[in-house]
Amino acid sequence: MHVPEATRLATLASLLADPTRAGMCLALLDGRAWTAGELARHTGVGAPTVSEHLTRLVEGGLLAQERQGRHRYVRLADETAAQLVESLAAHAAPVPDGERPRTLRAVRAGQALARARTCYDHLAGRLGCAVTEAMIRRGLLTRETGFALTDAGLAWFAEHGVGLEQRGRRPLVRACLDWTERRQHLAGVAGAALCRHALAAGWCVRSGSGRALRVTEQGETAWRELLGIDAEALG
Amino acid sequence: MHVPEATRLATLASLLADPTRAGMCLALLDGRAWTAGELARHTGVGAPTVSEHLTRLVEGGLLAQERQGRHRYVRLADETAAQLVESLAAHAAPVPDGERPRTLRAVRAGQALARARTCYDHLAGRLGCAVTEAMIRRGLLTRETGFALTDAGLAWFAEHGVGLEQRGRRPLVRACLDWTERRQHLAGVAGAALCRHALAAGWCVRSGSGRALRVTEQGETAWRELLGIDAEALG
DNA sequence: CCGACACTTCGGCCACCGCCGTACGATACG
DNA sequence: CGTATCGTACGGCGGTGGCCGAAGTGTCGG
Repeated sequence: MHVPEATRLATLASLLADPTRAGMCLALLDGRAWTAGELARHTGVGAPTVSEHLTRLVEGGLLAQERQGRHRYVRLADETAAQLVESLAAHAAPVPDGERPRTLRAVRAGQALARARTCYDHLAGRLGCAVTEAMIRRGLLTRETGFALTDAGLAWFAEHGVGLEQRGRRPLVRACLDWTERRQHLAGVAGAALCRHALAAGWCVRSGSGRALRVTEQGETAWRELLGIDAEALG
Repeated sequence: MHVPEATRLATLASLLADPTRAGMCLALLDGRAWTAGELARHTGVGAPTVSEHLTRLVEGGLLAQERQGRHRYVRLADETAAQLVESLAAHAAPVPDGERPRTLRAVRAGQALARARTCYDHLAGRLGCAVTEAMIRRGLLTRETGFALTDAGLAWFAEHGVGLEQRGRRPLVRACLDWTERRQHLAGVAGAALCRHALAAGWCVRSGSGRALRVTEQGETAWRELLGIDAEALG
């Protein structure tokens, strides 16, 4: 019956309705820019196919691209695009046992991702959820009247030198559904600042090619002292 | 390269990647249960087609169904499903002028929706955004440290007899992106309670077949006295 | 200026999917 | 119990879209 909104919605959804494009977007959830070739190797399809997919995703507004010489770098267009991918991934049913990867390498990679990773620009996985819950337990964050920082929380960020500038229209805190833990973790300006700080201070380092993070030795100390988190226990 | 999450994500997205299914889900955003026949008339496709679509949507977990006699009632499965549809609809580009409906009837319906409607179980459209902003202006709601009710806000709900019971795992307040206004409005337990109260007290009544609401005369008085909202000015 | 490399364009193949008409089962109503 | 109504199963048609191989364009490095 000709409802134009339905067509727009379907067009947007169709961008993620293909396993190859979906795999690209999930890979790009690490918040970084990938080249077309890297995505081709990651998804296991040919270069021409990736090229077409990228064109569609860029035209659909999900991805932004920058061309540098003979490379085509793409990344998620903005935070809202990342949220879209995240919320769909979080809502998708968990992978049944029968379809789990069987190679040792793939299992290891999956475990690393579940332990700690970035979700666009903030911390996710068991580490991200543990941080969020520790902050709630210590009264820095509350979900009593909505997901928000308390005064103590604001003081905590200032005290530890984690800057919360850069506020445009973006919310200071936001709840983001973790797609491995199926619980909420901290996102928004505060989540991004904390993640940036953790990387800059060497509490975590990027590990592997994608989103995965590894907690360093000094990171274990820092997380324990600051928030009482036992990073060893994250598996 | 065989990433099972990508397949799950694509499968979920493909449910909304068809204009007919997307139109059904948008219609169901009114939070009520529709019969298969109503959806067939609404979308303009045949009964067999709707039947197949519904089966897919139910199996995919987006819709829940109840069979009563010879009728098949379907509704959005839960709040998270509604959120998914909403966030995709909000992210989809606005309808360009060229594709706007031209018939008087369709234009009227579009204007009514933009003025006031339900979004699953809370208020949306210009009314929903006006309510949210009025609450922020009056210090009942804040977005300073995240989107949350203030103490004054909690008192306001209690004072006006809008019950906030029923808290399970669901957040008390949540921000929901309005897909006509492109601004956030109040959702969550508080948003649902306010909407329920507005309907029960006769401040708004359902209008037309779907999500649209109409502000009654006593509603105009109530919104003005309670929150200083001039409902006439909503268009 | 030439070869290596990264990406793109084109043409064609194949699979899938949305749709309908028809036929059928199941339920309400007189 | 007949009839109208609501929904479902099946077969088939047509369009779309994902994929690749081959050829082409632009860029970097020597």
